[in-house]
Amino acid sequence: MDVNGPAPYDEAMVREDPRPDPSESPGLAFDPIERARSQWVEQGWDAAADGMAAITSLMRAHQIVLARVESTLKPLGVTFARYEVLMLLWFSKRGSLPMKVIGSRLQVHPTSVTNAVDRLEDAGLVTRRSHPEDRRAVLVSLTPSGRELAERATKVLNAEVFERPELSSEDLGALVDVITRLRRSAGDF
Amino acid sequence: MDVNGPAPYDEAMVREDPRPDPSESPGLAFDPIERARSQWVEQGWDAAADGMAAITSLMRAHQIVLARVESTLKPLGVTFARYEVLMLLWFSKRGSLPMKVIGSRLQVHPTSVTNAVDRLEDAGLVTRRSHPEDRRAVLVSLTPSGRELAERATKVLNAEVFERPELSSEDLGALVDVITRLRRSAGDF
DNA sequence: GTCCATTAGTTGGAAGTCCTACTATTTTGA
DNA sequence: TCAAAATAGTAGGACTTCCAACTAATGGAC
Repeated sequence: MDVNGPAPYDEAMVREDPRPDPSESPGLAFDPIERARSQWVEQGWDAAADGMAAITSLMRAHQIVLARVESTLKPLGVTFARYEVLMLLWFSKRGSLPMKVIGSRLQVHPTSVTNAVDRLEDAGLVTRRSHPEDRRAVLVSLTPSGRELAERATKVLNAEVFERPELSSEDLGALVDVITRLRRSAGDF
Repeated sequence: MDVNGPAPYDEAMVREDPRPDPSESPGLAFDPIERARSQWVEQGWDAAADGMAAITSLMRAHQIVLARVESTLKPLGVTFARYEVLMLLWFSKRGSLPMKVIGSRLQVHPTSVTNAVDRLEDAGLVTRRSHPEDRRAVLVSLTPSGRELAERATKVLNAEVFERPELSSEDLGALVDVITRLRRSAGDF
């Protein structure tokens, strides 16, 4: 990850796209998603075209949004992955959680939690200690500095990203609703 | 990447979520997105709550969908990143494209293209040669084996993922529409 | 007609994700 | 009771993405 804002190759594409490769079939749309969908239909893969377009859209939306988030957090020295861990701890009023719970809540692999906590610990934002009731487990706790950073990062993220979603309120709601159904189908909760 | 299907920690979460940490405020929803949204509102971050929920939803949807795609492609020995390169070449009827164009179309960093093409070349699926009209540029061409794999991978992906989107046709369309507006706001095309 | 800015691509490094395999505990059950 | 199974976390490896810095070639400006 560690994606960063509108990169130079963005401009390159803008300059290039208006004149697509002449080897392509004619009449294709400029929008890359619409182009891909047309190509799918041209190949007779009609039944898959909508699914392909939706998934491709999702991938691209993720890329765009993650880049915005990461570039906003960058000056604070955290990535989104680590920010999520900080916020999980921040909301657990006890200020600490076992690794396992962090992984479960964020739905990431245990080794991803180890990785994130390693870096947070190196930065002095969290501490590890053995769980008093289960010596297999490791309790991760927010340090004062971690708590302070979590708050500062949230303030910035709210102001610069979450409150400027580039979408209407209706679209925002629709997006959450559709994805809620998707997540439910996938057994997300 | 190289995410793989429903992993063991998924079950762990399911077993755990019904009994959330008692330190949490009461009345929180089980759905992690809804939970996060409530927490945002409780903190008085109302103006950011919808944007946060939408972005968090997007991240999770991406994770779910990418995992499905990757686990489907895994038996074929390609990742989604490399599959995208193969299909780009497959659709360019000349069967070859400069690295630059690949990066522009996929909206990824030049080094990501280098990386993907390196691995495709090692696997004998593409070849590199110097562009005849610009010796700075590198033309990437599909080999017969690469073409064959692209077709096989598409068949599998269509059948196992794109034609089974876990969403109604209306939801699929709504998702694409909303994301199209998001991409347009972000200057994607 | 040179010289310099731009462009294409690669290399090396950081960070994230996952997986497999391993250790250390806890729990189960014969 | 005590051995086997399950669980929590970590180490190492594969892969992706990005960035910064570098080389090589093109093309404009003077």
